[in-house]
Amino acid sequence: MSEKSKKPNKPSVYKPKPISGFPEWLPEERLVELKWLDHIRRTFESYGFASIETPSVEEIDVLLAKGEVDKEIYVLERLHKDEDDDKDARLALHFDQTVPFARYTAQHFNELTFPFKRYQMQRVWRGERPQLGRQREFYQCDIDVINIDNLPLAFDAEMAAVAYEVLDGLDIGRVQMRISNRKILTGLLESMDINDPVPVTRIIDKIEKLPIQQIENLLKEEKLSDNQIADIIQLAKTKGTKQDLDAIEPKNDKMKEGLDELAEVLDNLSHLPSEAIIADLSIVRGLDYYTGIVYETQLLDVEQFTGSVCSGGRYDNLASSFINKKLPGVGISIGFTRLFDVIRQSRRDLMNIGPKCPTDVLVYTEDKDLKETTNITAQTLRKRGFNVEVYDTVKKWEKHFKYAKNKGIPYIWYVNGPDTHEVKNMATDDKKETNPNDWNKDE
RNA sequence: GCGACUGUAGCUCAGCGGUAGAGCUCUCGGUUGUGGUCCGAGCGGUCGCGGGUUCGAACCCCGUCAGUCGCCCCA
Repeated sequence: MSEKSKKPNKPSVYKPKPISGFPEWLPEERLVELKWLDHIRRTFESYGFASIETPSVEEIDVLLAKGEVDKEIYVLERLHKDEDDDKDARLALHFDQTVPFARYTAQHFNELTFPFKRYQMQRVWRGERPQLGRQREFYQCDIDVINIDNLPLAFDAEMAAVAYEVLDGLDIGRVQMRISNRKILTGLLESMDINDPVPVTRIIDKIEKLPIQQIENLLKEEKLSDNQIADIIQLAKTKGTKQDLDAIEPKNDKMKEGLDELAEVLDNLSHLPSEAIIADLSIVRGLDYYTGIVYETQLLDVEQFTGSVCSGGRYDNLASSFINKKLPGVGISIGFTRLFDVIRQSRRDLMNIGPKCPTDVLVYTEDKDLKETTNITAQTLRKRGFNVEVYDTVKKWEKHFKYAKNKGIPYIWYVNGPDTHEVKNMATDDKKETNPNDWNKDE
């Protein structure tokens, strides 16, 4: 111990540790992430959704407008805050984009055209315990529509159609969206004189995770009779097509309304593959602001993760917390980071990891006197739309080659003389003479 | 917030009371000489942190912090 302390004083290094739940990717992964985000943006815009961004922070009172306090919210505070800062409105990082969107719509009500269709792709923050598919900082890609007074059910169908098209287009295996309508279960519960549907809802939500016996026991703890439990479970196990819904006997108007709405939405999605979107009455969602149609989406080809990568629903009253108008909305949110990270860790083969940089061509010369020609060549190629790096002339010849190989750069461009150029295709090993004005990538 | 497990080199890990190790990466040299190979050398570690037991702790004990996985909840 004493001998070690005699060591010459070394510069002290702070060893950084990863911050759990705040992910970061390597360049080759980030390139895939950007490709996915571009695809999502293009698809959203192809349906006419307009982009907006809202600040990362909202007043805490806005975030809690729907009385949902059990979410872990990160509060924003200055390190050197003034004595009288307590008077200021307290700010917090937003934990989703739906509540800020409702606030935005209410606040800019006069300047917006309705039905207002927007998409939003931003980071959100939740102070929960991280695990596979659950981060504390993550991207959500949301589309929502809000209208005045009434919002046609066609939009509920469109949300599902857009989300399915996005996910299907990412080439990450089979994706299945499951749809229900909250009115069906709450209608049934109301017919049983159960006023607070939340406890039962939470239990039904687990119907696929737990054995049916355990579900029954949990429902018994809610003081339900055996008959009631049987009815609830039978309903919740209903799964399939529109025809499977027809067999259900509505117990009251609300339940009938829910079933009719769900059938209409499914009708509106008949152009999609039959396995893509199914009815599943066990889908109820935890969030309390949903009032009608609800969605959840599973990756069927990723066994390690069964959670939903894309969820949402209809909310009739969310914006009315911020403005004295009736502004029903419906929206869906792709848990982008969840989706990306789950695939990254569990099905890397589906990611198509490519190069570590966007470079098309690495320009290199062995002859220091040709530096100017090298730079002009690179410039010419860049103007023609190629991504070009210049590798400095170094002692060890093969270093540039290893560099291109390791980074996945597809072409090396050799400047051999003022007008003598050669290009090597790294994939085929072919090398041929060319010039910067006419060269093109091999097909 | 609760439970289980894990913290050793930049990365993956071995060592589990007796001088801190390997592979990969990285740097340098040689070989090859239109190159992706091979060989050699080098750099790199308060063994998460703090206390205790011991002649002696990376190793045993206690605490603490961090991470991973479950639960809760959710994208």
